[in-house]
Amino acid sequence: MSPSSPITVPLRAPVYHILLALVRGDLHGLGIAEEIETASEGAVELGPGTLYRSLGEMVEAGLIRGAEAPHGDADPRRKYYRITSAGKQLLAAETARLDRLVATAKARQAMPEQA
Amino acid sequence: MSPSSPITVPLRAPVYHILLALVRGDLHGLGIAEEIETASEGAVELGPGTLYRSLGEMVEAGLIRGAEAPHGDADPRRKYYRITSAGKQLLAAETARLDRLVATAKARQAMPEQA
DNA sequence: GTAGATATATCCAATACGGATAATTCAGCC
DNA sequence: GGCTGAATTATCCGTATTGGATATATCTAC
Repeated sequence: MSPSSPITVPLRAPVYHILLALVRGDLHGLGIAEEIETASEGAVELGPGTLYRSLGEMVEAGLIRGAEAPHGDADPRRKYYRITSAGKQLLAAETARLDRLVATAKARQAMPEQA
Repeated sequence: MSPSSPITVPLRAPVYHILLALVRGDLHGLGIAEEIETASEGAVELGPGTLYRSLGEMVEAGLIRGAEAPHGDADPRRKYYRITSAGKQLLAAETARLDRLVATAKARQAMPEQA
């Protein structure tokens, strides 16, 4: 195991979105990219370079792992991925960080001005 | 005006944090960097390169503008910045995007599993 | 006035990203 | 059965973005 380059909070956007896509269930590479673009209403796009590079790094870091294809999918080209417990932990940590950030932003924007 | 390179949602992290720091009130360059590091509990750091480059781009884009030094500060080295209404709008838009993202993340993490 | 800290600014190397391209396999069609 | 185009993974490369090193000037403390 022993990840060569540890992935830590704050997560880079592609890593966070990939984890978020996989928490719903196993997906293959392009399926992940589609899910991200759909869920973000087109705001977040993932080029193939970033996609497959990120997937490799995340496997290496133990955040995700390869998984068997779901029943009914016989296309051997597709490589499915599953989030690990370490990945879930990291996802939760980053979500908590973003949650605090958004809470701060809302509070500050609510205040008209504070010198 | 006419910004040479428009800054749009999703905002890059440094730009978002600078806007968030300035919404409380005017600050000078290093004061912004300190405020960001303090508010994020050390999670977000801003090197001088990114700091001054971002400030220049944001002035160019009309998100912030130079401001007079606050009463009691006579150090002419310090250049203060103030958020503009365009900056506030963009901050609100990005905050809304992050808010939706966090809401999605929370909802998915709450579900034990959904094939 | 000297020394060290503060502040802005620029430059450069390292990192991250997205698009182009390649190779393989699938599905549809003639 | 072979052909064509789409789908899928993967790698490569140019560009964008970041952070650190450095330079310059000015402040504060002694």
